Amino acid sequence: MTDRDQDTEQRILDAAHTVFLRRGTAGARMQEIADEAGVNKALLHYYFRSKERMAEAVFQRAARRLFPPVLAILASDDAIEAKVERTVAHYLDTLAETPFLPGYVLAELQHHPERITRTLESLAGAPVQGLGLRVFARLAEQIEERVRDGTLRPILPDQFVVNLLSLCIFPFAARPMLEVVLGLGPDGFDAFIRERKRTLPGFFLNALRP
Amino acid sequence: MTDRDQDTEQRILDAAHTVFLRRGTAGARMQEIADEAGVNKALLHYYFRSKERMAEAVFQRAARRLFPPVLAILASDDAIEAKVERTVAHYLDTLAETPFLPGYVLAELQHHPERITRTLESLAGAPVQGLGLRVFARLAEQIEERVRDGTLRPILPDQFVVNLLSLCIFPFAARPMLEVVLGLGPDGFDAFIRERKRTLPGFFLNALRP
DNA sequence: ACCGGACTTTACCATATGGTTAATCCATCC
DNA sequence: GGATGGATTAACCATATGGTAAAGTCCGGT
Repeated sequence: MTDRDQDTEQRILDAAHTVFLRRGTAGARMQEIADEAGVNKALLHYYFRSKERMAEAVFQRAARRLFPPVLAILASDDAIEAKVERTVAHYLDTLAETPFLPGYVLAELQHHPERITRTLESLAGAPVQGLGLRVFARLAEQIEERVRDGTLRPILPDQFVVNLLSLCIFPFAARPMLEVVLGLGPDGFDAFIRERKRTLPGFFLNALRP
Repeated sequence: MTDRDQDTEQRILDAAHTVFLRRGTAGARMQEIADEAGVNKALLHYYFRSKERMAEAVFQRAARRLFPPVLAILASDDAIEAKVERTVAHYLDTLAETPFLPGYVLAELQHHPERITRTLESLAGAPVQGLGLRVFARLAEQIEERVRDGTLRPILPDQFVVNLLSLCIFPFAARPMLEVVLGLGPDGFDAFIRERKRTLPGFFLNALRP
């Protein structure tokens, strides 16, 4: 593989990413991807045998952007407060730049649940059995500890994680509606997210106060 | 229109609902809808001129199930605590029965943002300008009041609503992934939601404690 | 200069898909 | 019982779409 190959394959993957995120997998057209990449449609099939495989590649890449960083944060040895703040900061920063990502990934999860296991194992490099338990083991310990101390309200680790992800990801998935319902003009959503970045960690941590 | 018409049109709409939610709008096939309804494909076009119009009808119906009840709760004169509890109870109960609904609506919002205004106005029966402000006016008053009392942590009404919706809706949109990551067996998700119904109001209200 | 192989394009194919048409069915009315 | 008209179907149509074959094109090695 020469440099040019890498470039082209990468350009195609980028184009596919753009189009799949914009239209969804079923709504994406190979021709539109080719146009977006500035190449011929047949070239897509040269690098990725079929739309199906291309969809898989794009999904993995999208999932890799969405989840691993946060799992790393949650599995780290940081204190709970730091984990919450870092997670919020990471999501609100990165998602502000790729607005379609959450909606795309959620839609794919519903339409191709069979991909989930494969993708997660590829991301984690390990079988998926009890993946959550292992990743969140440290978090669970911390929660238990702090509950014993009386410095944390009891909460199941699962609910902790889902609450945190919900508050970070959902606003982006619902963005088009929020813009209308909340009457946000241009930059209105950005301002909303900035405000959120400022207040969400406090909100979340306050909820965990005993 | 005879009874039979109503029945058939309704059956087709139900079938369309099922298929659109299962596959997404772009992935849905008219033939599959016809099969699901047990009628000929041409009959779909007899009642709904085109796939586009059928999609619109299904989306409106889905949006009508998802939003108005909660807007009514939030706009009511109930105390804040009651609003939170009623919202959580309503969402976790109704969404447990229609698992694809949130994902479908969120995906449609992204792919057809032009529909949002039209749909919201049709649901509200009023122009969309400042819709949020009007609906949440009572809520905003209550928050302000309680903050003055010192019985509530300051929070912007927009953030209040988005936080609440996030916590209620997101878990269903992310359900397929949560089932894998959290290692939920059959009924595992239901149990997760039951636990959530029990603890989420406390979590949310605790976050608002001053 | 020419060879081989990777890369890229042109032209094409088979099928899926949304949509239409014309005929048929069937309840209702006279 | 036949006419009427909406409901329903079978058979089609035009096009979009994913995919393929074959013919270049480019480039490094000899």
